[in-house]
Amino acid sequence: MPRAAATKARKQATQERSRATVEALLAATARVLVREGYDRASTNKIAAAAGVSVGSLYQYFPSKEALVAAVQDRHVEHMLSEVRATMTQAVHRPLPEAARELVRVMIAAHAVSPKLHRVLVEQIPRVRGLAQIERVGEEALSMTRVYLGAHASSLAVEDLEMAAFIVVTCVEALTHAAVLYRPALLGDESFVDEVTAVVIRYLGYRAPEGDARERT
Amino acid sequence: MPRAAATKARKQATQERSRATVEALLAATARVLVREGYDRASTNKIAAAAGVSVGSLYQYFPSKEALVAAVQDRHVEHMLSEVRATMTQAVHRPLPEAARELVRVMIAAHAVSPKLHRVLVEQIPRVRGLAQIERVGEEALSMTRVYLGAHASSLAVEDLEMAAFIVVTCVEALTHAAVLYRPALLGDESFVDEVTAVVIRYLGYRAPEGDARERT
Amino acid sequence: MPRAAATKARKQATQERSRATVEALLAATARVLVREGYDRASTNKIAAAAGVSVGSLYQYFPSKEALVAAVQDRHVEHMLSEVRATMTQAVHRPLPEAARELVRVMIAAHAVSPKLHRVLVEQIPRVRGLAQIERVGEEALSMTRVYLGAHASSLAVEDLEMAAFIVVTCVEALTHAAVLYRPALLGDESFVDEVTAVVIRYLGYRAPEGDARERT
Amino acid sequence: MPRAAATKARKQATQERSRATVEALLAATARVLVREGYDRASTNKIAAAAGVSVGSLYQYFPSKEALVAAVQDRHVEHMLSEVRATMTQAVHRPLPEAARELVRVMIAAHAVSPKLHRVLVEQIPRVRGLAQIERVGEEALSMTRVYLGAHASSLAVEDLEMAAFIVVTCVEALTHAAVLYRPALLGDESFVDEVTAVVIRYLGYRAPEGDARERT
DNA sequence: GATGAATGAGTCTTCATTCAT
DNA sequence: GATGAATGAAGACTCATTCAT
Repeated sequence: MPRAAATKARKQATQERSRATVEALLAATARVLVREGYDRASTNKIAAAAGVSVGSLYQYFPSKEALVAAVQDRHVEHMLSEVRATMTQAVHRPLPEAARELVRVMIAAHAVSPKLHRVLVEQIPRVRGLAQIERVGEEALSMTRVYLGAHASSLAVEDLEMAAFIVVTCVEALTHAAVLYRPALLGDESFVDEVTAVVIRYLGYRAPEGDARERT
Repeated sequence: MPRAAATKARKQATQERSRATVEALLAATARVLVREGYDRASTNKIAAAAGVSVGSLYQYFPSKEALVAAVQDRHVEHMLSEVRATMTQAVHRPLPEAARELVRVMIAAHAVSPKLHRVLVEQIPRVRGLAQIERVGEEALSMTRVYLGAHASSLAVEDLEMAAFIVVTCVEALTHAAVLYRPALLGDESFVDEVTAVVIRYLGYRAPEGDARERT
Repeated sequence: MPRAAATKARKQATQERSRATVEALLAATARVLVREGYDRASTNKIAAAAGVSVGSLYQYFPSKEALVAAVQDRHVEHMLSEVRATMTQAVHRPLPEAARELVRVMIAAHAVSPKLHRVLVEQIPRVRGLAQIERVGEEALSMTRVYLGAHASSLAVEDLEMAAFIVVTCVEALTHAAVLYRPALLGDESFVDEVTAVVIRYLGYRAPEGDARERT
Repeated sequence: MPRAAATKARKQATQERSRATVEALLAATARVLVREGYDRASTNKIAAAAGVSVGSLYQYFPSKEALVAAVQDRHVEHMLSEVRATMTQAVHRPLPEAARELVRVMIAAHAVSPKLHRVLVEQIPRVRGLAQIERVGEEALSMTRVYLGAHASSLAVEDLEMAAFIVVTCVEALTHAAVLYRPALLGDESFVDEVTAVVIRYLGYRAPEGDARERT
């Protein structure tokens, strides 16, 4: 079936080309967003930066908003994949290690594309609210909830739901603040120590008998 | 001196009229900002909402940005007046009380005009950066720094600068998050307890001998 | 009649005050026109420059146009008074002297307020056409016509109407061009010589018998 | 090569469409300028007059000024093409003929689009100064300078620079004045005679021996 | 008459989106 | 599907003019 093969090959080629165009558009959008900010990022500029015509842009995205949303989703997905991978493993670790993992992964997640992240956080809320970006926090929240439920006996907090909210909010905020306003802290291991300490101490963790580690 | 009186009266009348216009514009801006968001808040809409002509708007504010900035300044000033009043008194209290004060005042500050606050925080960065809004955090930070310096001996942290950053960021974030996403928590006294606990435990506070207060 | 006197005095005082206001407005308009150009000369600016309120401006002039027109008229009147004074005397002089007078007075007329003149010539035509400014030329034209009529016998031109048009247009243009583009020429006596020569030679003037002066 | 042909054809079609739009805009601008004057010629009006949207106007011209400037350039170019063609040939002719050529070409140049010329001269200085319009005079001036240099021996003037300035200014002014205020003169051959006479007599031209032409 | 705050029509300009080719 | 010229609604801002005080 050479014909069918040819057709298929062509279709694939076409699909690949489409994917490449979409890819170029997303990348260009991120670039323009970082370079110019949301207000000055016009669809024409983005199309030009992607080496594509405006018409093509609208072939793949029904509106500027949709385009930016796609960039945002993608960024969040990147961050989430960081978070998920690490946290599913942390469930079985003792609190000190798990907390440290949480802190580390939050920092890592925020470090994915700091500049894009900043634009997305500072300027895009208008487009869809912070809902998407907050999915990272939600994800962390739900995994933390699970963790606390499983380790409740060794913790000194009563309202686990609230405890989870507090832990995640603090870690997220500290990470976020560090990324945006104290970038120097990001490489500072003592910063990780301190944030971890916030969590451990708040949760009133007591090392189980025979576990000599910890009390800071 | 009827003449002088008349003159002054007229001037006052005039000044009051101007002030009323400015007032109406600021209020309308806040309202429109909340209702429509920054992008859709056009100067014409704002003027209309203020019951004033565009011309008048531009008589008092050289640009849309300037108008929004004025609203922002004013909002921050409101928040700051809350913060300052309480915190200057807290310096001489023991940590549990001082921490509780800090938490309460941050909640109070964020509750000034929550919806406006949200818009201002989420959408206005483009206008002037977060600099103004952050003044609240800065203020709290500097007062916290002072407090920690004065009470260092009864605390278990070493880097006071970092400790202050962490404490303020956490309290700010928790307050902020509560205002924006868990409004129910704001009336919940146990929320205050928990946030206070984050601070006290993180700072490793030990009640002085014979002080029976406090649950940690 | 002290009362009447008083009333009249007041009226005069008032009239004088009005005149002073009008004067201040005209002067301010000229100043602002020179400083800012027609487009940027707003009525508010002019009123401010005159130390008067916009309202008062409109008390005396029904529109911006009217105000500018008044300035223009006044400027033209200044120029015309220069022209008339000199030219009425020149009618009885022989051509070489009369021509020189014409040239001199045109230069003098254009030198009245060169900067204002420039603005008036370059930017104001929109307001009323060049009609007013051209009155200077018209005046010169009519006096020249008279002169040529009286001295026709000693001249080598036939169509006196056309000759007058040509003479005045040339002198006006040369003066004008010198004022606007070759200011250095204005003090240059040889420039006067040359312009005078244009006139004399064109008119084919022959010195009457026994008159030894001239042939340049 | 049907593909290449198609591509090229499309490109051409597109280019032609653009060119047509630009052309329509320039023509409309000239029309509106003549009909309404610079101040009342808004970009929206011009676009409408061109049967094009404002957006298209701004696609090709970054501002109203740029658009008017383009019209001006074009007009000047038309005038210049008249001037250059004729004057390069006149250099080798004796003065009477050359002067007549100069006069004729200046009249022709000013007659290109008299109404547009008037608006351009009277109202546009604000846009770019008279620099562009004056290029016509400059061109004539420089060619006249050359001519006078080449024929100095048969002329009775000393300062060739000044003589050129005077000749060109007079011819320009007379032409200009005729176009604007005495249109009837334009068809009148005796007007050409007179203007030519101004030049010839001023320059003190003496016909070479055996040359019987000329009336001065 | 004076004042200057208020007015609002109208200007230039941008940019997301459409559509003929 | 791609192209990019064309569209036009909408926005920020100005300024001659009015009018309540």
